[in-house]
Amino acid sequence: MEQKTVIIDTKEQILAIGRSVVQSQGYNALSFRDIAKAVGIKSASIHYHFPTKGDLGAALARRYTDDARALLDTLSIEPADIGASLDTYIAVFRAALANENRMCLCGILIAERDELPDIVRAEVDRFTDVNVAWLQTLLGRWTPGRSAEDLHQQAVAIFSAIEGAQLVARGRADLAVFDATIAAYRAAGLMPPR
Amino acid sequence: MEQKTVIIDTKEQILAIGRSVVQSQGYNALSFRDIAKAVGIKSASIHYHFPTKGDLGAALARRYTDDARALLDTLSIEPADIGASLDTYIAVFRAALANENRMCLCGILIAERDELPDIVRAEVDRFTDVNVAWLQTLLGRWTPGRSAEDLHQQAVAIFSAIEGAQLVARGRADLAVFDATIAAYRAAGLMPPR
DNA sequence: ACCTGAACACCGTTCAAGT
DNA sequence: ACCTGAACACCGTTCAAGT
Repeated sequence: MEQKTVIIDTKEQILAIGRSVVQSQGYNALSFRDIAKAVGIKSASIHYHFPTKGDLGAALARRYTDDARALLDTLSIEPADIGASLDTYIAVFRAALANENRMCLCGILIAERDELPDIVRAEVDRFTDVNVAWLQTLLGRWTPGRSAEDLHQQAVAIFSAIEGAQLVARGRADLAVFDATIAAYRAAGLMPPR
Repeated sequence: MEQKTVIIDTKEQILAIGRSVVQSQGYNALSFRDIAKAVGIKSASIHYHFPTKGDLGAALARRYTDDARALLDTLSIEPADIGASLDTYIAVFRAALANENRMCLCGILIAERDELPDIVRAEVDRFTDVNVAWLQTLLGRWTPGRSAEDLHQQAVAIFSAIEGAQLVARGRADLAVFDATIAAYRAAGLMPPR
């Protein structure tokens, strides 16, 4: 039998560990020394791959946004599929909580906004843009004939509501709170039904 | 004319500066050395008033929640006043953003949850409890006859949605985003109209 | 009762040096 | 190309010492 050996290079290891740390503890908790220990190199070596902590933070947000966009691209926005697509979308936020009560990487970074280097902030903004744009497209198919501005505002509202649901449910460390809140949003008509 | 001299004791100064720092930069950015510089004492002296950073964080969250509760107590929950009271409630979250793009102290602390000492976490939980309880009472008056659980879930949903609106608007550093999102929540019927 | 100076183990960052 | 050791100025914390 063939033995498969997965070799992950150092830079990818740093990104993987960094993502996990930020999603559970935030940007400030990201420690070059801790990452170095986990990877098995010295903290000074991290700077070879990411010159500053800001560079690492920006790389994490960029990768996170790119992954999100790749997922969104796989979701159908045909009217008949909108309920299911939105379900999948919400399931991503739910999965973060299910994974040791983690948060959306960019949601937690928004909270830390004032401490972030500009380069990180710019990448975090892009995450919001990508999400809102996708939701806006979805809403346009769901209820055609509305103005772009109208659709945009509802898209921002849905994104905000989901981020808030994740934040508060995380505070409770209770997935049921997230589920009940999403159900309440749907019952109110804030977002398309399943 | 009489000269009024306001003397604020050291402990109160520490709390005032600490609140401001946490609301704009979070718990991690709270630095004993920076506070000491602002107050005009040495960092070791802060430990006399608050033995650990956790004690200071918990005191900040406790004070913040107490202030919130005091405000909520002044708001009428009579059916005729519900729109206005909710307006005032939302205005508090808006005011934080208007104040140099600050956040709800407990909202930002929830995001940092995993880094918080237990003593801080407990106080943050209390803030959510106080807010949800008030909203639940309000909803009970607005639409009588619903089950407590039903009311509770909608109260959590409204609190989550408002926290999320504040978080995302902060990310955009744009009060108009907050206002439009709240308007969208109201239009959807998630919360009572003005 | 309140404050200080000095020490401790942490942090990101820099840089000359190694292979 | 990738890593290291040592130094730097930061951090919260402790504690003996001051008034």
